[in-house]
Amino acid sequence: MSEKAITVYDIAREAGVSPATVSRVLTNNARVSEEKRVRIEEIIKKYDFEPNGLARSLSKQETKTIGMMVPDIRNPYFSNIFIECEMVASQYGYNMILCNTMNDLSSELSHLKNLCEKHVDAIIQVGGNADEIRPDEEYVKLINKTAKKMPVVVGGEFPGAECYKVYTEKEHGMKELINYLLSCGHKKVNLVGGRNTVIPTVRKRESLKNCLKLHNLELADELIIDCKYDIDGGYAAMKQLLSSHNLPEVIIAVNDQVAMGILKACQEMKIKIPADISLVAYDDTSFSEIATPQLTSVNYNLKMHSEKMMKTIIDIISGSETEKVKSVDTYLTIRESCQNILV
Amino acid sequence: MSEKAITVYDIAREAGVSPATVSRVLTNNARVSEEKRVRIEEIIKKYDFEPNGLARSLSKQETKTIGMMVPDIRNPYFSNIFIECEMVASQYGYNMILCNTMNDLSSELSHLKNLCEKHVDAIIQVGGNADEIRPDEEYVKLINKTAKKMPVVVGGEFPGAECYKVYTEKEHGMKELINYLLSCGHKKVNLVGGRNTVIPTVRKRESLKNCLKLHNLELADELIIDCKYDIDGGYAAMKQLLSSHNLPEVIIAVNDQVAMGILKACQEMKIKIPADISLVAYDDTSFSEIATPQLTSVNYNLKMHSEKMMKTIIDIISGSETEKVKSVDTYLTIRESCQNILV
DNA sequence: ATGAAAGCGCTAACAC
DNA sequence: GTGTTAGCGCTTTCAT
Repeated sequence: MSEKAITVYDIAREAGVSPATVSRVLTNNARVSEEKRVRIEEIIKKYDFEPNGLARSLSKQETKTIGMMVPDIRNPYFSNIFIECEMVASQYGYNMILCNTMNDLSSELSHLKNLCEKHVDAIIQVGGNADEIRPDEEYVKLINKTAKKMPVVVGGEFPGAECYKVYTEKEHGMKELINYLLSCGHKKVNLVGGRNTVIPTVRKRESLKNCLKLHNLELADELIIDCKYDIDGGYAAMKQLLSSHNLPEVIIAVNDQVAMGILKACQEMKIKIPADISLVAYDDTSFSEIATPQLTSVNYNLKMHSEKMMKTIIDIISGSETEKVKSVDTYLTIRESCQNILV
Repeated sequence: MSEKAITVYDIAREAGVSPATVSRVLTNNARVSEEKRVRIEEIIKKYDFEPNGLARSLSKQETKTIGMMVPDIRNPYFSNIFIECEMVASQYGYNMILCNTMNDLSSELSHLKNLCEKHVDAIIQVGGNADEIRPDEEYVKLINKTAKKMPVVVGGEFPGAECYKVYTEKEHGMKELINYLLSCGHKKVNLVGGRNTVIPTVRKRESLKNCLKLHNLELADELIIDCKYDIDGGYAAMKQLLSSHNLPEVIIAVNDQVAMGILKACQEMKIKIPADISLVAYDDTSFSEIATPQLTSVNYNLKMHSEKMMKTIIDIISGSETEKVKSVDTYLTIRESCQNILV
């Protein structure tokens, strides 16, 4: 594809200095006489020389690359996190390798091994096994082994993983949500979506029960409905809900996608949101704004979540102390999908 | 962070062979006696040894990494392309470095330089300067310099770039679209969105004029409206359109986002799609299905587009001949956003 | 089949 | 300040 690339040796020869001196002006971390520095810089410019990053990485034992694993970057939740992380990364001179596991365990395993072999400077994982109540044992072992070699930070509770964690605290947002719903005159709530093997879902369910209890309200188990985390899941769940029960009063969807599915089902059934049913979502991704009506949604504070994860990495790499476990609060974004039935 | 990593030398010593032999079983491309192979493999397993990919890359002059540059991965158009590319990449043992340029030229430049220094095995760029009628000169120079060192494939026409190109042929989809609209009884079309400096937009405009001409129809220039490529852009353009003209008959939106904005504006103005106005979009991303009504949209065939880009790279790397320029056809996906006014 | 040795291209410790 | 030299950890001729 190309002629021989030019190296520090070539530059050194032409400048009449040693490769070490060239390296010194390249890394800029040792004094070089003004005269030689200028001479070397000119030759570098002349040939448009760029040092081989691979060789540098091998020598310095750092790649300036961070690996990130997510289930599916098409999900706005993950692409938002990625963007925020990448921004911080760029700031510190890092690139991101992005791996999509598509919720496939073997893919998760192989990507992790791969990032390891590539000697990325750190690994971030969001979703997948990091959110499982009972993560795959082999995977946990691999994470722990990896975490001994490099900074690993996960965006979830990840039971059993001995690495840095930044998880989302659901309590605050849920409290805001319940207060808001009560202030709108609602008392009966359905929680739609997810399954009991996924931590964020479990936390939402627990947290909802707790918050209701504070107001002496109960959440009957049959008001909690499992479904897949996507639009189809929400659609199917809602169809079922509409056929077998009398009309729900308020529905909390486990994420924006499920809410979109619920919305779709309602439209088909000529049910008006929020006039007939109030709807609240979780995630507050771009979907919340796109939807009609715009969704009231619990915001995950992804910017802060991402920044905390990246900050953790930067801290570890720079040798600063940093807490093993951090959390990020959620909060409520009120839009149009709930009705005040008191007025 | 960790104790000294184990190397081929350690394995070699313990197995009583030379590092070369260990390397031979690692790369599996030379015969090694069954006896030693087994012995070496056992020791590798015992220590869970994994060769340092950096060292391997430096030696073999290949990183098994592909760099991808897009404006913003949160845009489903790009995340879909990324996913499809990554799938092919994984199949061939490649990872992807993802760079978001956020439509910022200096970021585009620095990311490109960076990928170069990291010695990725190939670079894919979609959007950004690759879609500009008049790309930045410095950037074109850098692309051309880069293309001499490694395979560079862009997903656009990219004037001046001397690299591999896979662009989208707008003609076919537009023909299908016009035929469909005519069959629905429509003759007057507005084209909303984009600007004349962006190639795909220009091609759509040209192509629309051409297709109409085939049916002896004209597209008056005032029926073409510029606007930003996002939801806000579509929203603003539609508000303007609704205030200054009489009601449009059919609107073609330059992409799904703009269509979403148009939809939003219509809802606010109590204008029914498709009853009052028919709407067609471009991109056919997940937005098209999410929207209410679901959007009839011209599909870009992103899977094929991505596969052609990846195939180009694989071909070049494996030394096969491959065409410098390829194209992908578009086609129409009919959903609910157009009304047949003949019935 | 296998080992010795020379790279790959850079950085950093050491000596002057 | 600057050059010498020894890595970083793997692959790959070239002998044998």
